[in-house]
Amino acid sequence: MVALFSEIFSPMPNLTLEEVARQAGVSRSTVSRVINNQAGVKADIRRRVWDVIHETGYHPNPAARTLASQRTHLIGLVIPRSVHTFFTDPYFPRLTLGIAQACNQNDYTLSLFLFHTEDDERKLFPRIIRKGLVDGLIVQATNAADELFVQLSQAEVPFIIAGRPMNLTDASYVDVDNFAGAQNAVRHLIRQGYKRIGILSGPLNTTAGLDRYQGYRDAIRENGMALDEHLLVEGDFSEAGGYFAARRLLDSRPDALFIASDMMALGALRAIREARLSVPDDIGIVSFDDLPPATMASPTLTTVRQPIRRLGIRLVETLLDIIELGPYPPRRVIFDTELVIRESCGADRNIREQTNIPRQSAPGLADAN
Amino acid sequence: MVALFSEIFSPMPNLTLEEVARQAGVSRSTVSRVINNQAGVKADIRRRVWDVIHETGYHPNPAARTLASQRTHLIGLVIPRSVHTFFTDPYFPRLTLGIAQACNQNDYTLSLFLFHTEDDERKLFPRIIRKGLVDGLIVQATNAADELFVQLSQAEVPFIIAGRPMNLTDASYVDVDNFAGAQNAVRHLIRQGYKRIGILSGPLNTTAGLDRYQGYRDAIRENGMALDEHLLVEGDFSEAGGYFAARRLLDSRPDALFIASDMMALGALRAIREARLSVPDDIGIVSFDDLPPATMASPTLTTVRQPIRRLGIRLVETLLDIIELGPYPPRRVIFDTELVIRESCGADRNIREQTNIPRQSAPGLADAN
DNA sequence: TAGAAAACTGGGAGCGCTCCCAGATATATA
DNA sequence: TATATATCTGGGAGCGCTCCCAGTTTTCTA
Repeated sequence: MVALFSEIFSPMPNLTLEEVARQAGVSRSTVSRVINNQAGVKADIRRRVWDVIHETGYHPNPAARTLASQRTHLIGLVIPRSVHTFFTDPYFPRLTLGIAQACNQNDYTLSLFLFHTEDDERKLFPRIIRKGLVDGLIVQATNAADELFVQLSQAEVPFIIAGRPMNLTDASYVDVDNFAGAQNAVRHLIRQGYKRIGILSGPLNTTAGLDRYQGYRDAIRENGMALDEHLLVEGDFSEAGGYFAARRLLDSRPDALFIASDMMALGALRAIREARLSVPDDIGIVSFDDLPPATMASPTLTTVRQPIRRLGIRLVETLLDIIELGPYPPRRVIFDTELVIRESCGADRNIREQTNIPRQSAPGLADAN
Repeated sequence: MVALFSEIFSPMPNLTLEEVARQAGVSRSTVSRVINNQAGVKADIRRRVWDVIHETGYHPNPAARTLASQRTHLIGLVIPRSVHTFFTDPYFPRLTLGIAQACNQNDYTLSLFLFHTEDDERKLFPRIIRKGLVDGLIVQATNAADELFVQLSQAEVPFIIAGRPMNLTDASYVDVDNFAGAQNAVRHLIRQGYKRIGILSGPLNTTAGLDRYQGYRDAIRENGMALDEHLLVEGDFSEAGGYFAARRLLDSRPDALFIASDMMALGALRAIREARLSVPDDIGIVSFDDLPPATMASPTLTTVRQPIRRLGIRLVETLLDIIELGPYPPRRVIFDTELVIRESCGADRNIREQTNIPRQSAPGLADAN
């Protein structure tokens, strides 16, 4: 009863620096130095202070810290309104994972800003770019985000772009080598002997969509093959988009497809199945991403792997660097991709025919990328 | 040049309440009252102050506000380590969307705490539950999270659970009626004339897994059918898990399956296709979730729809209520589910046979739930 | 051993708000 | 018109830190 009474009527006062200092027999300043790992405190005092900190379970108050130091230790992840695939494409959860991990690693907290409606955007954006909410922002690149980037630059909020922005700006970004990845994928199809290779591209008003298209185009050309405009259909990176685009593509009778995302490949497989064609015998496929769906599809997808998690980690690290040292010179990081060969391109079959290697079954949830 | 010079050497001082007050010819307090919509300011003064605020683009400094008011206006979403499906199941992005929208709506900012490794958890958790980082937490229910809930209660951090915790605690939660949803789904299969109905359940050490199993069990029993233990295989909500579980289940020759998630249903379809059986003719299927994959599968999935986005919104609203009024009495919200009939259960076929309704094709990305 | 230099420690000011209370002004009542 | 009352406004204190500077102690040098 007494305990209960005291709990209610004399709540434990908030543990402050001052209180820790008192218990350790030193001053506020000294405890602050210890907490922040600053030099200039004798070793034994430092230890004594740490002891009290651990005993009491003291954690500094973030708001007070922020107010005094002008650093929030918060990073914002901004998904602009135009990225509607956030809720269907496994790409984003994976990217978020990498970002979240890197934040933990660096004692930063991650805030999520999803602009779902135009209203969200109008209301939220001014608040976000006002100094004092976050130390910096990671912004997903989109066709429509370029205006955001200008505003961000003007507001002098440190930020970095996930993916390459459409118009060359002074902004920093981290991206994968979409061009080389696509080129490599198409070269692989050509080596498999496919002759009439179509492309189910991403939106051509995004750099990811465009770069992958150009990689396809160059690989076709360098092999003296003809570019047939009927063999290009533009998708939107989604499964549904892949399905409808593939239905149109099939009319032009390709014998192979380069598909700009795994999700679209899933849709394409559905369309191909409905057309009673078989992969890879009637149509070879190479896609892009290497996300879990690639191993879930039947046949399993040969696909260009992006190191998505590492991309997330690097985004955070580079952003912290920008926060520390300013936005100039712009940082630009491009990750290499890797072609992962599975069943949909026919290479696996060819190898097995020659050497009798057993087919690899779909693995469980590997923790790669 | 002059402009540039002044930009660099006399940076605009941070816009503060005091400065706005000066420009409006009133005091700090009055501006504060206006900003916070408090009574006791004459209408014309109020307007004058708003004008200055808009002209200057003033936004109050969040840290100062937090320090003075002891409110951070931050909500944390915690995904415990054991939820490894976060990165593959579209459930979580959708939930996150609902939560993010509700946060925007209520002028809260959403922070994401993903515990990926045990290390993350040990390091992050004490920081999170210390008062002052967030005003409240939304925690995803898992088999292993019960200990977290106890610690959260002790730390007196307002929190709410997404899903029902395993052990009854005093905690508040928001969940869907998994039991009734599953029961309804199985009843539907029975009505379709299926006789040997198996279940591919979720993990039986989670309430979602268990409740759905019990709904299945009761529906079987109430129809005088026998429970066959060979017709139960436990999965993990993932595609891969569904695939392997279905392979085992098929040995027992069910003529229908109730599958506890859409992702597992996708895996099951893969296994069924490999076994050269057809859905719904050889095997009828009803699953759970109604996420985009349900319309992407072939055949499209009859499935129990959960109102995931509404669930996210309600989580936030209830949490804010707890922050405002305290944790007692515990709030408990249960959402109803809805059976969405598509192709995989055979009902569509039966109806068409009778009435000649054209089959509905897979819709695009509807913005439902 | 004195004096200079280096290493350490403590207190004050201030970050930009909110909240409380006292004082000023407008309005109602006798 | 004088007084009581309701309404409005301003300033002080304080939230819990960081950062700077001045003062104190220790160590080094001649």
